[in-house]
Amino acid sequence: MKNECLNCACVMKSMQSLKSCQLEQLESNHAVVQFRKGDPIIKQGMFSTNVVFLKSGLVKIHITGPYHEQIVRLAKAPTYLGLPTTIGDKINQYSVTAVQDSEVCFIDLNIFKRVLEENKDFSSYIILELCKSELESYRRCANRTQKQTRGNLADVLIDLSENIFESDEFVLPISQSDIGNLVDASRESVNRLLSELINDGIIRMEGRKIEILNKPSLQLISQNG
Amino acid sequence: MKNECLNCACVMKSMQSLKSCQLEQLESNHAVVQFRKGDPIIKQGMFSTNVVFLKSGLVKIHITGPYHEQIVRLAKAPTYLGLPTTIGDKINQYSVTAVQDSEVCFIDLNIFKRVLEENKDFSSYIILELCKSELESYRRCANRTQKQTRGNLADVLIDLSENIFESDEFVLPISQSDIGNLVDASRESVNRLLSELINDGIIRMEGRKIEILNKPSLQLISQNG
DNA sequence: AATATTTTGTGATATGTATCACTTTTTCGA
DNA sequence: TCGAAAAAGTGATACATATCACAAAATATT
Repeated sequence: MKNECLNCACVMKSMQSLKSCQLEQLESNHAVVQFRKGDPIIKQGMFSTNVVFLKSGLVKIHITGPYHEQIVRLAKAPTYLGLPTTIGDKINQYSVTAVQDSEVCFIDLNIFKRVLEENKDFSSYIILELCKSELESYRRCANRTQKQTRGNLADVLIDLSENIFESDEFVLPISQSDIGNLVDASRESVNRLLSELINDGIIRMEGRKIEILNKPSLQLISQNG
Repeated sequence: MKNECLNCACVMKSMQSLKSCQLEQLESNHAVVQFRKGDPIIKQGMFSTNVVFLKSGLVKIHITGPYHEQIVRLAKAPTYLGLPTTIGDKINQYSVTAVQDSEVCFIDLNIFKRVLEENKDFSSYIILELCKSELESYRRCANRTQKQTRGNLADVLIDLSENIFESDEFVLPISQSDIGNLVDASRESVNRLLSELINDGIIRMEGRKIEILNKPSLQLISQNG
């Protein structure tokens, strides 16, 4: 168990800026938990006393909107989950659910805060992450509201291909109904638009397996709606 | 000039946690500038080397989307502006424009960062602000995409009344076209919906002066679309 | 293996809102 | 204070997408 954190991406990502005594604090106050596909990791409305770090796997971040639950984005390991919700509010302000089997590290919030206070570099790093993340959420929202469904769907496919799976061929990790939710459209619309993409020879689908045949076209759709 | 910062909301908001030597650092590296209604304060795409604090006035935060400029939100003094854009990226990721005459304090980024590193409480405070702000942006986006225009318009009116002007009677600080932009609708739709609200006796309008006559109804519209 | 449940596919119809076109009113600058 | 520009008001029409309804396929569950 000793020094397990040393090789954890959670610490690696913070530029190796933690001192060994701080590492030890983390060591003795964390817990690694396995989650199966579909399992809730963070539940909106629940009390939160841990910082959550996704070591491996893929999750969806979703929030209760005025009418229905909405998927904000997908997040892949390694990354912090619910940092803002943990530090900003004792009650979780959104939910996180595994969409693939995942490994998650829970770190005691007080310990995390102490390390944050003791280590300038670490806190600078966290501030930077939070800033980036907020900018990203602005950008994401502007896209979501301005583009129409076709463009947003193209974006999701490109995101899955380039950022999440890093391949032109991948298995959709979520249902068409979830995709609809993610692009603010009905499940039926998503289905119809996917059919269109297949007909136009831009993608190929076999069950949930997708292959992007014509990425330039897809990027064009992403840009021009 | 000496100790002017001491009474500035910028410092006050951070829980009086700054030491006098840190205060002096801020004193000698800030500049207060007046902006007139309509003046740009931060311009997306420009190099940024200052933390910006809005001392008085009202501004709109807007971002370049895939098709058009989009107003993200209105912000009233006292508040930091572009904290994420300043710390997270050397290039401004969004614009800020005064919608009322405003007074703005520019603080040198390096000094600000140094104070941030030297002062745990101050950096905790900033982290907390960033977390809250990100949560707020998630919530805001969910509303924006799920509600239809009627509900979003009601939200804007309620926000103006309760948070910005703290009165049932106020003068619209932005044009109907800007309101449309803020609620992802066309100027014409906003106009028609405002007319409806007037006809239903929920608001009264005289030029840009608005009086909310029936807030419960407005809240109902906000909730039920 | 058999059955229940979820997911996917597809037509027909309804609807909220954009767009266009034009007028009137208000605001701003010389 | 007068003319130009911006903002506001309003009808007619177009269109993207929701909703409903139902069938087929794929996945869980016992």
